[in-house]
Amino acid sequence: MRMTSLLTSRFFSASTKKLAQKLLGKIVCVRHGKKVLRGRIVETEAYIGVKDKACHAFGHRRTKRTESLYQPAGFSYVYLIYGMYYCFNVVTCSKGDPQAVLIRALTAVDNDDELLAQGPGKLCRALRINKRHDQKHLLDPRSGIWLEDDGYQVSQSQIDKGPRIGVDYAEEAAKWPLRFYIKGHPDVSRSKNKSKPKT
DNA sequence: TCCGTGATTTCC
DNA sequence: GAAATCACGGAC
Repeated sequence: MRMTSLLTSRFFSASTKKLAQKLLGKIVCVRHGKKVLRGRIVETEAYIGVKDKACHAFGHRRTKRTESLYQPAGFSYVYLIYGMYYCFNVVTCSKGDPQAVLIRALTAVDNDDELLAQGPGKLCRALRINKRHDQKHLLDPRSGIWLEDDGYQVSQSQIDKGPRIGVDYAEEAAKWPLRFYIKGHPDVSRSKNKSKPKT
């Protein structure tokens, strides 16, 4: 029997960029009645706040949607994109500093699990995450959505990084290497974990 | 590669 | 009000 624990507020006392890496290997849990859906994080992106053009809270933009980003570390931020897909983020930093880590891909925790969760939209579909999981405490299972650590270790040498996906509009910020993933993992989205071969 | 799809935000 | 925008994914 594996020993699992919840993440603590102590875990979050690090930069968003650091947390994007620390979250790799951790487990996202969502309760649906008696069932709990789980997935292990294998790909993340950091959104580093008011100076990050790719971040929804760039320039202190504060709307009904981005309100969750202004919560303290450990809150969730779930929003709808392209009219069809939900994206799940973990808020970082202190209250009022709008930074977050986007969870981009999950893999099955148990070998016999079938989990289709490569990409932020698919991931939310797989765990049935939606708007009602927005602005929840991820450190408390009573929220219905939380994070766990089962001791699975991801070493620094297993982590690769690159530019974030789908943020071309963000000018210079689009090139920042704020996307982190487990090197060569089959469930990293769009097989962008392989460097593009030249012809 | 191209485009569906609709909430959110921004532009008058 | 109306128009533009968009942290995507799947069909070609």
